[in-house]
Amino acid sequence: MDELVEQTKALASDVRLSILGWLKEPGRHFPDQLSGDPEEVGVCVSLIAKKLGVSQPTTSRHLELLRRAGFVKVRRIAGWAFYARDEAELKAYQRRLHDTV
Amino acid sequence: MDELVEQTKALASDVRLSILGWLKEPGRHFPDQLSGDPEEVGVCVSLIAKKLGVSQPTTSRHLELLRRAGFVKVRRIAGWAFYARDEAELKAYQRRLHDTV
DNA sequence: CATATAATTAGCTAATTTGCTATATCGCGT
DNA sequence: ACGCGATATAGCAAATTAGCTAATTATATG
Repeated sequence: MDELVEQTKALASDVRLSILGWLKEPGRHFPDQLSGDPEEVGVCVSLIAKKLGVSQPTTSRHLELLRRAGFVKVRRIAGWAFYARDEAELKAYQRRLHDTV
Repeated sequence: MDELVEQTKALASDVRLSILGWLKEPGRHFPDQLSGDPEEVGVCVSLIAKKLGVSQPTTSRHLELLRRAGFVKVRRIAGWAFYARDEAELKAYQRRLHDTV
């Protein structure tokens, strides 16, 4: 149950819901990523920060929260950190939420 | 989206998840309610407070939060306030969450 | 090796949340 | 009208969260 609360907290934020929404179609929402195909590797922090309109460190913390909750995974290449959804975990969460509440 | 965040915040609490869980089987979890059948009218605040182990005012606030989120409805009879799940709204929320995240 | 770029971590402030106690309010019975 | 029981509201303190800037780490490049 504790884990479920932590995951729910991770979703209880407009900023983080936006991020997860955008990452459903990374190519559409981040077409100007030069360092790699968003659909393939994920989206880097700076682009998400820019789209959110908040600072890059703040964005980094939101992403870390989502990662600890299991909803996104990171792939580090060179200096970049590319974030992508973890669809399996998102599904698992919704199933567990459905069973609990 | 804003409404979705508010509802998610309402769920992001161990106390409130416990309440919603108990209210799935009110008769089982609150068998000693004298003032009315839990399955019929809902569960009164004091019994929930006692089971939670927090004060009555604190419980009242959690319930008000859940009510504003739409997840429970109140039925006031005499001096009591009986709380019960709003299954339709809970379903609707999960559907909307599924569509968004 | 120095610089530049990307991200994270630290450290701070302001706002929100959660608990409590004390104080209303509301309906019923005497 | 008065008092009693059940809730709700007010007001306060502690903890958590979200934002920022500044500093650190890591990697590539001149």
